[in-house]
Amino acid sequence: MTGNAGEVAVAKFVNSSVVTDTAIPTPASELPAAWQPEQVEGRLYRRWVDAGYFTADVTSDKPPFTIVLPPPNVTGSLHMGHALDHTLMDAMIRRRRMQGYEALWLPGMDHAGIATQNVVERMLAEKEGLSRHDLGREGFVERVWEWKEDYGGRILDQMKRLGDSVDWSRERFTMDDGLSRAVQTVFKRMFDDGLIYRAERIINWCPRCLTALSDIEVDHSEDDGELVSIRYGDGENSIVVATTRAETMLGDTAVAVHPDDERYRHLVGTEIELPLTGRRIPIVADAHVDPEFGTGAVKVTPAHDPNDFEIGQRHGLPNITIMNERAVITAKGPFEGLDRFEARPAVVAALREQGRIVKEIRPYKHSVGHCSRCDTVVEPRLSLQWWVKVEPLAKAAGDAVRDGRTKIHPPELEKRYFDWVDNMHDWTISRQLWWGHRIPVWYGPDGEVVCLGPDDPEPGEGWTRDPDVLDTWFSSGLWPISTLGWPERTADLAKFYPTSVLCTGYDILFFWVARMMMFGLYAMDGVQPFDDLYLHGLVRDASGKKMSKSKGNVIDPLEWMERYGADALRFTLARGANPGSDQALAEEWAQGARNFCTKLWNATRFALSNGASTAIPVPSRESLTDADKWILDRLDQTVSEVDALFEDFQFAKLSDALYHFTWDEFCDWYLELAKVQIAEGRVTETQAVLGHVLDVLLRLLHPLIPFVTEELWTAVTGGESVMIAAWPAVSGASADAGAAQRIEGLQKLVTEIRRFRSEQGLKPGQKVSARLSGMDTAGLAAHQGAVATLARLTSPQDGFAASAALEVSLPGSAVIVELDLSGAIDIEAERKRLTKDLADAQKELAQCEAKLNNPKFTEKAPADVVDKIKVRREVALADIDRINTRIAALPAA
RNA sequence: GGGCGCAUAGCUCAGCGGAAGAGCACUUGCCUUACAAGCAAGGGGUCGCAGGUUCGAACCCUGCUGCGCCCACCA
Repeated sequence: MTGNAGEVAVAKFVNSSVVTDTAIPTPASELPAAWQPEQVEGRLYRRWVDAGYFTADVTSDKPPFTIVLPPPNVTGSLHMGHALDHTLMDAMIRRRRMQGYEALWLPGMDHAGIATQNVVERMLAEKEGLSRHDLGREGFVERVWEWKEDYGGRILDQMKRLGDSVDWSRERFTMDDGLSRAVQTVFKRMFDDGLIYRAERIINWCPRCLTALSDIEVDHSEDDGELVSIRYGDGENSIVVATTRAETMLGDTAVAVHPDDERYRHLVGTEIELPLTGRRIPIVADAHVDPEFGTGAVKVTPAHDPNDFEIGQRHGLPNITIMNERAVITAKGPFEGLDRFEARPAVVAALREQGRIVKEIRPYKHSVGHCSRCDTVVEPRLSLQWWVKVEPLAKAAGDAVRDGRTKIHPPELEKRYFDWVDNMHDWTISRQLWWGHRIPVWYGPDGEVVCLGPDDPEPGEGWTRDPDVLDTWFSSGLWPISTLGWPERTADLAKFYPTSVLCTGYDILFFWVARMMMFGLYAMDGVQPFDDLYLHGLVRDASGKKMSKSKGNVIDPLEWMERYGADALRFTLARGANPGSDQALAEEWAQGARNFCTKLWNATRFALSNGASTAIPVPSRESLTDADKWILDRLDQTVSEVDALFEDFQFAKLSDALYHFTWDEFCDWYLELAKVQIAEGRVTETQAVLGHVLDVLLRLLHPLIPFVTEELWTAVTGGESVMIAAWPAVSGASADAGAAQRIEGLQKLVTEIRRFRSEQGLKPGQKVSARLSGMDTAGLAAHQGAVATLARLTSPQDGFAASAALEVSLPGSAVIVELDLSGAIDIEAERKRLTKDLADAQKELAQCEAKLNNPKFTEKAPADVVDKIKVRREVALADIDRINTRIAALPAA
C-alpha cells in the first residue's frame, strides 16, 4: 500500500518494531490541546529558512521548476489579491519541491516609478515642506533610495507571515545593478534594431504628475461633462461644430467634414473665421468624420486631440499648442493663465456673448481618461517621446501562445490575449520622472544621438543625457530574465529559464504578461518566458463587490491571519480559486477553514494518543480489515485526484477533495471504526494504518496549509520536516470494491438507525437493546460490533421485547433491526418517517416506469442506461413492499 | 461601438446530455471518553424567461430579460 513516496518517510522505522533511540515520534501528550497558529508559525518559518529549504541549488541534477513572483510595488503592502496569488504559487512550489524538482520561487520588488515618486514627494512636502525641485534630481533620487531602505518592502515581511517559501537568497529589485544592466542592454539592442525610436505625437499627459503615460496607465470613466455646439463663421457660409472641450477651440486649425457629405460639399476648400481669435482656418474633407454625429462637422485641434492630430497630418495643418504642461492656457488673449477647467466656461461665455452658442447639453455623459496614479483628468499633449515599435514583438508574443509554447489557463482568456497583442499600438516608454531607469541616450553638440550600452564609456564635454526615465513596465517586462542574470549567460538562467508557471490575476494580463512575453522572446532568441500562464480571478467582498478603499470593504489579510492563522487564510483562498472566475470572501469562510485546521489537529492528536505511528509497518493487504482497506483505497484515490487537479490548476476542487476526505471519511468514519478495532484488540495494525494515513494526508495537505501540517507531521513521523518529505504517490494496489461496498452498507445501516433514533427522540448517548438480522447475507457479519458501537446498540438480553423494527435495504439484501425501546414508541413519528420513505420510493418508481414504458427510450437509449433504470425500478419496488409491511404493522392511531 | 462572461438552495459557488450538489446560514436533539472551532439527524431549489433539438436538457441551439467585465481615437 505504501507508495515509494511513503517509504521515504517511513524508511527509518520499518526494520524495527521497537522504536530505537533515533528519531522517536513525539508522544501525543506533547501536542498542545489546541492548534494555536500565532505561537507556532513564526518559529516554523524561521526554522525553514535557517535550514535552507527555500534555497534552490543551481548545481543539482533535479529537473527545474521555476516561478518568478510578480514583483509587488516597493510602496505596497499585502492585500487579499497578493494573499491569493501567493497561496497558489506557494502551493505549486511546495508540491514540486516535494516531488523532487529543484524548485525556485524567486522574490523581489518593483521600483514602481510614478507611485514611489509620488509617495516620496508627498512625504517631503508634508515633513519638510520641500519639493523635489528643491533637492534637485540627484538629491531627490538619493532620498527615494533612503525611503526605500526605511519604509519600502514592508510586503516582504508580510509574505513571511503567509508562509511563502521564496528563495530569499535570490531576492531582486528592479532598480538594482544587475537589473539596471539588463534594462540598458535590452534598450540598446532594441534601439540598434530599430525597435525603439523617438517621435513627436499626441500622448496621454498627466498635468499633475507632469509626465507622459501609456494607454494602459489611463483609466476611463463615464463622467458628466457638457456638449456645446458653436457656430463658426457667419451667414450662409457658417458651420456648426460640437465639442466637450470648448477651450481647445483656441487651438483649432481647421473644420473637417465627411467627403461625401452633400451639406458641406460647397464649403470644402474654403476658409472660415475662427471666433475669438480672428484666425482664418480651412474647411477640409476627411473620412474620419461621422456625418451622422451632431452636425457632421468637427473642429480640428491637432495639438490637443489624437484624432485631430491625425487629420492634421493628412491635411498638412499646423499644430497650435495652447496649454502648458500644467494645462494652463498659454494662448495670447483674455484666457491666458486660466486653468483648462476655468477656461472652458470662460470661452463658452465669450462665445455666448457673440451669439455663437447654438446648443448646450449639460450634463453630457462621456468617457474621460484619468491618470491611473492620481486620478487627474488626462490631457492629450503633443510631445516628443520615446516609443517601442511593438508590431514584430507582439506578433512573436501571439505566436508563442498560438503554437502552444506557452499555454494559457483557463483557455477562455486566450482570446483576450490575442485581441490585445494583435491590435497593440506602439508603446510610449519615456516618463518625465526622476525615479526610474534613465534613458541611455546622449545628445551631442551637433545634434548627434547616441545610445549606449552598460559597458560603453560615457561621452565627454558638450554631450547631455536624455533626462527622461523608462516606464516601470519596461523593467517589469524583463523580470523573468533579468532576475536570473540576463544579459549574462548565468548558470541560473541556463537552469531555470524558461520559467514553469506564471501565476497572476487576469487583470494584469495586458499590463505585465504581454510585455514579459514580448521582451522574453526578444531577448532569449525566441524562447518563451514561461510554459504555463495561470490566471486567477480577483478577490471580492462577501457580496461579490470589488474591494476598494472608497467603499470601505477592503479586508486586510493580516487581520485574518492574526484571528484564524495563516493556514486558515490560505485554505479559504485556495478553496475559492476556480480558474478564471472571481471569488467572494466572507469572514465565515475563514472561520470554516480555521475549523478545518482544528479538526485536523484534534484528529491527529487523538490518533497519536491511541498510538498511531509510522514506525509500525502497515500489515499486508490480506490481513487488513474492510475499514482499513476502504480508507487506504480512498486515500489512494484522493492522491491521484489531487494530483490531477494540481496539474490542471484546479485549486478549489483539490481543496474540496482534501476537505471531504479528511473530515467526512477519515474523521467521521475511519477514526470511529478505528476506535472499535482497537477496543476489539486489533491494536498495532490499526495504529499502523492510522499512522500511514495521517502521514500521507498531512503531506498532501502541506502545500495548502504548511504550518499545521508541519507541526503534526513531525509529531506523527518523527521526521525532519514535511517540507522535504516526498510527495505521496499512488500505491498501485487495486481498490477493493467489496470492502468499499461493505463499508458503504455499514454507513447506510448506521445512518438509518441513527435517523430512527433521532425521530424517536432518543438521546444520542442512550443505549438501546437491539437484534440485527440479515447481517450475514449483507456481508456485514464482521461489522456487527462496529454497527452496535456507532449506533449505540446493545445485544438483546433475556426478556428482550422488540417494540419497533426497521428494514434497511442494501445492495442485494436487507438488514432488519428490531429494537426494544422498553416502552411505547412514538407511533406518529414512525408513521411519518415511513410515509416519507414510501413517498420517496414511489416517486422513484414512477420516474423509472415512465422511462421504461416509453418505447423510444428503450429503443434509443444505450443498454447500460436502460439496465440501470431497471435495477432502480426493482429496488424501488422492493422498498415499497417493505415499507408497506411496516406501516401495516403499526398499531392504529 | 465592438468583444467576452455570468444568471442553480437564504448567501457564495461547483456541476455542463442520463437519479439536483458543496461550504456557510437554518431547524431539532446532544458537553456521546479527539474536537461545542464539535457530534448526530433534518428542512430547503418547476437550475432567469420563452421557444427549439433529443428517447431524455440545469447542461446543446435560438431569442429575450437582468447583471458584470474587457477593449475602442464617439467630436
